[in-house]
Amino acid sequence: MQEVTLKQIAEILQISVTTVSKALKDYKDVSPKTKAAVRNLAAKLNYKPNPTALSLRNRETKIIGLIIPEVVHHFFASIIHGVVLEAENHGYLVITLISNDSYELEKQQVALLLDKRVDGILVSLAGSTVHTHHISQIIKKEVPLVMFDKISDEIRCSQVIIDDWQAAFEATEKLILSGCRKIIHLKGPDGPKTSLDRFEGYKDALKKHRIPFHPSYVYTSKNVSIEDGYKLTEQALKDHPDIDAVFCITDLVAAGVHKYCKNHQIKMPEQISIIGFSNWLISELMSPSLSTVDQPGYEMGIRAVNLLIQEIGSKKSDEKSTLQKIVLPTKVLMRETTR
Amino acid sequence: MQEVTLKQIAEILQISVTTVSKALKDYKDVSPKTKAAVRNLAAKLNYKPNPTALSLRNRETKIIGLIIPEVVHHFFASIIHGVVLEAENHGYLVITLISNDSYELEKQQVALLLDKRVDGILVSLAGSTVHTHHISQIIKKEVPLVMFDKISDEIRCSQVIIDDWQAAFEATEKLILSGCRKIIHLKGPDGPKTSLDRFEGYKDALKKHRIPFHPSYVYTSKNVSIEDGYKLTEQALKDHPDIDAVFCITDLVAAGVHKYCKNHQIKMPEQISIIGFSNWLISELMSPSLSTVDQPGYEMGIRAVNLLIQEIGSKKSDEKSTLQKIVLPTKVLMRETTR
DNA sequence: AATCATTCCGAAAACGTTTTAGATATGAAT
DNA sequence: ATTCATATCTAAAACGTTTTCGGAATGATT
Repeated sequence: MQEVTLKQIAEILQISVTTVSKALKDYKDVSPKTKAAVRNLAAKLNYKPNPTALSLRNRETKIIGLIIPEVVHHFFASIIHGVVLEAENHGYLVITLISNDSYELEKQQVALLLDKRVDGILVSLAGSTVHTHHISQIIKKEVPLVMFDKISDEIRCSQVIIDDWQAAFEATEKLILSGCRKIIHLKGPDGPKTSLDRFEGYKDALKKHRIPFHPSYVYTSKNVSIEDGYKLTEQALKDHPDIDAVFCITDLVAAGVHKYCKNHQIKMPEQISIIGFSNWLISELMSPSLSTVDQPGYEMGIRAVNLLIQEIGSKKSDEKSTLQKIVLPTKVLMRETTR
Repeated sequence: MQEVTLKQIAEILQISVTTVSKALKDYKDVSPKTKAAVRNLAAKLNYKPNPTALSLRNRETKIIGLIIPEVVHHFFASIIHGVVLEAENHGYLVITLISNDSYELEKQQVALLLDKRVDGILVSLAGSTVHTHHISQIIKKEVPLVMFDKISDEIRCSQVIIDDWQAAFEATEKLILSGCRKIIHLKGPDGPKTSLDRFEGYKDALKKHRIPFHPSYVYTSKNVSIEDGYKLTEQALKDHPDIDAVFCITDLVAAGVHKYCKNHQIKMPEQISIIGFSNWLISELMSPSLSTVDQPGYEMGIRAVNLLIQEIGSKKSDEKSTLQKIVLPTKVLMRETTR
């Protein structure tokens, strides 16, 4: 089944390809009669311009690339949803790539998208990404770039993020205001900025309320998993039997804490309060339901695409685009694991 | 920043574009000397063939389209993961589209992918899809097509599915064997085949064990949501206070049942056993943990891509591809909501 | 010296589109 | 009759590749 081309239409109508093209694009130097003839035939044959040919000529693919660290993940799945939907609304399609939190994969995938000549790229960094040279490549090639959530400050580009510091600060403060004093923090690996910012927020909340910060109250979850949460809770309770709260880098880790407490008859929130992060679906369904920080993934996706499309636009019209930084509000959801 | 082209290399080396192309593709009618020169320069300039030009010439985009009904969903997120990964391994990129369970959107998206001239399409139908004319369009245009999970038997194409009947049969039988007799089924909407098959499996398990089937024991969840699960449980208990088990179309609905039971001090599994479907992350984390049917999304994605790429291959070499139907095994996971 | 094979190269066509820069014809104004 | 404006069309180039075909040069064989 051959696709219909301008050439075929031209042959049938015994006119030139040029005229056919112009007729369809409503050029004024085509007679109304030919225009009508061309359009009728085009409609009848269901002519659709070949996007590859258009790409070659216009030097644009109408495709944007999206690189995320994970996909089986409430937050990132929401991001995909927002991105794909909003891109579609603007006539763009989205190629999604999953770095699986691997620096090496992420590098390859950036190269893949660049080679594919996508019109713009959306990136959220892998947890293990330390160098950002591959990201600067995107900028160097003058491909529009927007980073979201897991960003790097070394890269000059528009960003869509939440204020991780603020969110962590508020979450920690809520714990303090509810009476907790010995608050453990299960932090993420040292690479990601989100992880560091949340850690800082935790420390600053303590400072504000004149609660001494103990480095020994902080544990690092390498895999950011349920298992990590479980094991670190065990360790933390061994080190400090009198702790009264845990603030976690993410709900998954918090779920591990939750599980440990349940298995060991530690009452939540009476003995230990827990706050997670991201508002995974699971957090609402656990019992007692997990307090957490709501992180608007869907909206983040939409905003990121809009920023990107804006940049693509200003690149086309040769304007200089102004770098923007959108900080989306978060909300601490106090559910049943906090007092 | 201009991308490097064959022409540029040719000009620098003062040879023809043809020779450059041939040198890079190791044609034998290029002298070793020129070959070396071309290759060195190409490497130095980091030449990468323009994929759009290649697409135009080869009539292939190296892109496959994926249409799924939802994305913020453990099963479908796993599918994406499998699809994207396996496609990447075979040199294909994936454009993902989300129908949001809407027939209209799905139609548009099929047209979008067809217009974009993707090399193949992977579809899981929207819940509201009744007519499959848009899907037959794919076949009519001779674009390779593989359907997975939510398929339609009206379409002649390769398929990757689980045996929903079998899975539901086993799940129901496990309930029966554990002593349950008054088993409610919270089914999905009537459109999707998966939904109907699970219903049949439920009925046939009852029949095998000579338990009379009561239509009044079956409730339809329109939105397949937690809320539906909650409300339908309330209704079911009002209608039949003596029920001892619930088999649900999916874990989300089961989570609603779970919640209702918890709120009303109904003991699981002592008073009511529950089995869900799909093995969402939440099922493992609820307490008591939810028994469910494990549905291998990741593997399904991988298998579907492989089937598709196989078809793309046989289309290119003009062979007729044989339609395949892969039925992936499922496993009933008996956790804490069953005896 | 003529023929042949071999080696190396490049022109041209093709993929499907858009746009620039003419070409041709008609009629009107000088 | 010449010039000019207008209307309608098309050839050609361009985007970046690949491949077919033929040409030119070289050296070997008759």
